[in-house]
Amino acid sequence: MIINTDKREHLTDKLKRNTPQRQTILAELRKLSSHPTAAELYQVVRERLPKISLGTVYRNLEFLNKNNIIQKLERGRSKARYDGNMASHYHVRCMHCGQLDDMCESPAYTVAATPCSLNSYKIISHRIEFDGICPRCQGTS
Amino acid sequence: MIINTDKREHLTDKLKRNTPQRQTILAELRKLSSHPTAAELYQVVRERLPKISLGTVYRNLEFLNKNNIIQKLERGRSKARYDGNMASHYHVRCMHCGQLDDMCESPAYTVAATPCSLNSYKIISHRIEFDGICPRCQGTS
DNA sequence: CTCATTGCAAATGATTTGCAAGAAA
DNA sequence: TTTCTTGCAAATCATTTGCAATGAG
Repeated sequence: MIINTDKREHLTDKLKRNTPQRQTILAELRKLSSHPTAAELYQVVRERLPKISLGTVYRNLEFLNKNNIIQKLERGRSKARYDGNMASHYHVRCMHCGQLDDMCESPAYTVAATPCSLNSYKIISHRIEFDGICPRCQGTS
Repeated sequence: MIINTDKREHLTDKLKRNTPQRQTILAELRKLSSHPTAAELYQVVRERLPKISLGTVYRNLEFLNKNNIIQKLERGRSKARYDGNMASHYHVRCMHCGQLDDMCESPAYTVAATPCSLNSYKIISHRIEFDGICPRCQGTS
């Protein structure tokens, strides 16, 4: 899986280089449905590129996120998780173990994202996040 | 402003001690509408309790948040911000400077917080967050 | 008395960054 | 070439934590 030319034309950053590291990181992330952390993805990518460094994984995930090729999902100071699926969908995070899953169905919702009258913010986007307990942790509690 | 007895009965933690530090931190936070960071609140509280330490501010904010007396608002690895207003309302964060404001009107919404069919999460809560550009930064860009 | 809490300072830990060498374009 | 990227290691920095002393109940 390679970043196609069409996609590149939409990059906000200046066009950058398509290294094997970048290609592999994106390809492996897209194969995973587990929303891995940078360190988890690093382990996977290392099987293909044993010499890659964790810093490179971080730098590329940052690059891909900034260019809207992947999603970075962060909650507080816990490890960020990454999602190669850019289709609009929501996530649930387990309050016990930190696992992150997709919501199977988008909830019915309407958000009136109109700027507030007292402060004139320009609203760019919004996000709905769920907190809950994953099946595995429900037994443990 | 003191944590009243009724509130305390709802604490999930064992009943704890009501120190001047804890009282002052809560009182000062409630006076502020600026959603201060721990460090900012520390500066304010220091005018009343010059000997207080930043660690104590962190510990008490954590305690108050865990007991649902205040809200901790965190986005990624940026500094967390705290809100003494527990009434249900949403927030906008400025993507440029990190400022955090209340949304004046709750957006119309309905969220079907039903557990996903593929994974049986127990949904505890959900949260809607807005990203935008604050008035001050709109000129700067 | 007890033990939760404090002040202080050191530790944490995910992420970022500086730098010289390497490799896309 | 040019300059973006990489690997490595050290630096960041908000937050947390260990510990002995304090103080609330």
